[in-house]
Amino acid sequence: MKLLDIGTVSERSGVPPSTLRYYEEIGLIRSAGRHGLRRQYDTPVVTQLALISLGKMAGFSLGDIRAMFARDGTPQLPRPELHLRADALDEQIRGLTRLRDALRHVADCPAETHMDCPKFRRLMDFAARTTGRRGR
Amino acid sequence: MKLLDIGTVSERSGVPPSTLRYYEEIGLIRSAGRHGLRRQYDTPVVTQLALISLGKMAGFSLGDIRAMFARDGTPQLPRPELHLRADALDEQIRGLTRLRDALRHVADCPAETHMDCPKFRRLMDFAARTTGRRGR
DNA sequence: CTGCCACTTCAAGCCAGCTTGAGGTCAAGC
DNA sequence: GCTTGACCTCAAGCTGGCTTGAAGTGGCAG
Repeated sequence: MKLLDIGTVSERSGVPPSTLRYYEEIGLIRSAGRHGLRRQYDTPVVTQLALISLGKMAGFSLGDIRAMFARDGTPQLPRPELHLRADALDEQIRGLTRLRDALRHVADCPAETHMDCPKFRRLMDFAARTTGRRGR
Repeated sequence: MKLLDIGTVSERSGVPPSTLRYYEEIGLIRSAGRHGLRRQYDTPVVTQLALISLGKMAGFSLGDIRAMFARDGTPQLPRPELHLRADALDEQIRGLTRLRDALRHVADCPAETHMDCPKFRRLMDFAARTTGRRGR
């Protein structure tokens, strides 16, 4: 199995070496060995890093993401779990879409001040409600 | 002008007093005076807090948000800025949608392991690309 | 064999956005 | 007039996700 130097992995993945070390420290990735002091990685780690990036985009924490890999780095995503995640994403997408539409509307709204715009008002009610309902 | 005690504002807005003090400290909101030691706020501050919550949902930093209010607390939203933020949301929504679809596909995919699935592969390529292109 | 320089470790630092704790004040209700 | 309890200030702490700095190591080109 061909191994990649940490510098090579960094270059190919776009992830800085410091971050790779950090990921290893928190158990998110694993190195395959050393060449002298230097970490060497199996080639699939590059793929894994892409997955990690993907997970971050989806709003998962590094801890969440860690739970999605088997010890060898291959994704172990239980199918029901995936559907749950997808549902959560749906929810998130709906919220963001609402927000985006409102933002655009406000940007183009002819009302003197934003406060005169009924859509803006409704949006704010929504914001106030979702703040009010405990988000600790 | 009727003034609200900090406790009242907290209750109505769902924002803890500690946060209200913090917001005031960073110049995000202003108190109208004191009753003894207690901060008193103008009623519109409740609306302003809803707006702040909205801004946070849209991904603005508190600093960004501060710049969106005039000194009296009324919103002064630069329209081009709003469009930019809406564009960013669009981008985020696109990514999340792609992710969700892939997630669902993978959940139902018959391939032995996720890595054998072409769709999954394509998704990862996408993730790798967007990571590689500097996101500092 | 020597020097280079990318790597190494470890601890500490940084940013945002708050929260927490200690010790103090004061308007209102009894 | 005294107690109560929500407020006050100020400093420090916390979470997540890293980065930075000092001091050390070791493979490889010359």
